[in-house]
Amino acid sequence: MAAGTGQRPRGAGRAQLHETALRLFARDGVDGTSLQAIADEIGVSKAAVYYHYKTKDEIVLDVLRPMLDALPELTTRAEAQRTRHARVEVIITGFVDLAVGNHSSFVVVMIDPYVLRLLAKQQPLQQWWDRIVELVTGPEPDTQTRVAMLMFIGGLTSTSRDAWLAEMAPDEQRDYLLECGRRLLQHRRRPHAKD
Amino acid sequence: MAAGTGQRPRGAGRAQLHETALRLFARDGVDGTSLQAIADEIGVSKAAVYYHYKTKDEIVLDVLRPMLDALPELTTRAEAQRTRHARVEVIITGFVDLAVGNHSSFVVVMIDPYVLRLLAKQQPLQQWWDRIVELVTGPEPDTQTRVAMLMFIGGLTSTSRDAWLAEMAPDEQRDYLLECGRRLLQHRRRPHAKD
DNA sequence: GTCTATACGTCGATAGAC
DNA sequence: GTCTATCGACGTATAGAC
Repeated sequence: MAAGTGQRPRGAGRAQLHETALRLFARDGVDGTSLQAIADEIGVSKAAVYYHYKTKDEIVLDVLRPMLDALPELTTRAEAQRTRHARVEVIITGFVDLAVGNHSSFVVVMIDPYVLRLLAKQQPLQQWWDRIVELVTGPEPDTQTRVAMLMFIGGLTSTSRDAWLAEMAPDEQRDYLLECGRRLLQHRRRPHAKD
Repeated sequence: MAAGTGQRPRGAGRAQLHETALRLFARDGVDGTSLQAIADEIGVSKAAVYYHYKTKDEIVLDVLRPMLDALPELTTRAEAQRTRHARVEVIITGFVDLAVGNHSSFVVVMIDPYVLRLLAKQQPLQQWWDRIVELVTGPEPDTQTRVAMLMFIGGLTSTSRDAWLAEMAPDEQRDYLLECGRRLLQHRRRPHAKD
């Protein structure tokens, strides 16, 4: 404890550590990011990092906390909608906003093997995924929609790590990604294909 | 060299090593897979693994070789098509077949940070990606199609690691994924949306 | 082809000075 | 809050017996 208030200080040093760790996790993977590498990037020693966090797992979880909290919140918000169309629209816009608003967190949470192993032990991530699937497909098991949902989420992680897309203005990224989500998940059958 | 023929023997031991390494790479990431872990999985010692390969990088590249060769080949095949529609169709079916036919290789090549770092040094992967983009979007820079392409490829990697989808028959996986690709990339504007 | 043994660096994590 | 110094475990990679 640095301050006498009893509150978590959340100083500038901690914020910089937070930002640096997240950036390296997204670029090199958690397994590929040593605490030494994080410390070097900031310009301090490894022990200085350990002043803020007791373990590497604690860093990972703290850095990903906002994203990990946002995902169930989004699901709950979608479940409150009455029609399937509205639920899917909330899911699409919600995921796109999460991905665009925080590329690094989204990528790390979704595809990093270290994080997947960590969460498999700690939280019922599987149940959360089942909720999403039921939201989008409805009670009857629509396989095509389920596959499209998988592709949409996975595709968002891929676009989140693309350098070319990252240069685009966030609002513009958002529009293009929303269109992709609607093509995949709000599909209406066309009269008939031309080919 | 074990055999006197001068040819690479390609024995059963090497094949098992190949399969085991690929499976662990896909599950735990390359950084998260030690040579000790591979050796333990097979039931031999670490040194036995080093009999077949001099370095870890060599294992990674050898294991991913079929996929790394298939990607430019697919691109060349697509470029031979006359219409944009046909080129995109070759890209869609080609990528789906690659992903369905070899889930693990596809995932590792596409998203593993270790592999991305390795390839960044050795091969002009960037040029290959530019060829794909031009194939799909055509000469004029169509941003929406480009984003859809990113989402399609990324989505394939995500569906490749999904356990539920993996239980499905390959032909069935193929059909659902093809439909997703067509929704994203062979999009025709609908008369107008209902809502 | 596979083994044991080992070299040498880096890992996550801790102790104690300042 | 940050440092140096250090720990034990594990990483890649090698040497040499069988």
